[in-house]
Amino acid sequence: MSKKSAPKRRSGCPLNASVEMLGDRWSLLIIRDMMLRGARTYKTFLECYEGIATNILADRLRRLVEYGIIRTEGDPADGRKVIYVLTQKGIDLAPVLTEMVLWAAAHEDTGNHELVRLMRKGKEKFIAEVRERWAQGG
Amino acid sequence: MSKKSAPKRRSGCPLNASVEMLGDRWSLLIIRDMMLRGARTYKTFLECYEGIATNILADRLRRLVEYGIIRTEGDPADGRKVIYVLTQKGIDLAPVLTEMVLWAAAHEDTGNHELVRLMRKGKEKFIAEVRERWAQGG
DNA sequence: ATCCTTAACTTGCTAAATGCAAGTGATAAT
DNA sequence: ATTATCACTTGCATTTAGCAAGTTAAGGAT
Repeated sequence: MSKKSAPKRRSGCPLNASVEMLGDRWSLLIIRDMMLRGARTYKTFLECYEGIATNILADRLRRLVEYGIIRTEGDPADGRKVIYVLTQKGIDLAPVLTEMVLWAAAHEDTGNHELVRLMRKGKEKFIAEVRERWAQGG
Repeated sequence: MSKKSAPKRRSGCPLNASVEMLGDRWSLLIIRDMMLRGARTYKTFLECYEGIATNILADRLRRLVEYGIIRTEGDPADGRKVIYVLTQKGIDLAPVLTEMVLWAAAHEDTGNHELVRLMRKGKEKFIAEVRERWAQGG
């Protein structure tokens, strides 16, 4: 699935790269789950956001790794587990995520008022927090 | 196509609303073409971003209208033309777009250096410009 | 040591979305 | 009156997504 489907989209045009990497129903939600809920394992992703099919999840994780947005680690305490962590590139998506959340909140009543308040209060601070939390895979 | 396919995605969770409206390969590109290139007609969209199929374009425009991100007007000078304009909600996507462009530029070498420089220099200014340009459909 | 469970995926199949080429209908231009 | 333009549809092939069940490797319990 999605092995190397030649990206027909020409790059060099603003936003094309972003959309190619993130323009689907799940990729951004996976990143959200990592950033906002600290999800790090396959199982957690499946539970965290009910609705994603297991094969699609596997595919999206693979793609995100290929794009350098996340990477995998082994769990020294449990050989079965694969731990997914955000790379710097992934962490740098925090501003994008923030703006999307704020945009939706401004126009949709999306419920999660606390987070929105936090983000509105200080985007920079919120983003700094994400960065800290994920610094060197911590 | 995409008549009212019951959105299985539960809302109330951050980002779900955004992804539901914009989480596909084309919607954001359409908005980009409006914001950055002033695209306003069906034909322009088709040319502006070669690659989108005509039926998909029609579907995406319909969806964006449904979501209140764009709206249509008739052209008083030419009865054949339908003019698409950004609503306030659509204009408010400028910060999201900006962050996505900057993110990609920081990690991918996306080519469009002028725009990126402009955006980096002053996000606020850039966003204000978009707002102005689209104020009351102008 | 054996059995059971958990984690992380695959595989096979169906359903839905996408993409392409061609066609339609209503204006507008010549 | 004819032809061209614009904004779409329609039909069909291909691709992607979604679901259920299965696989493999590692841990844990008896």
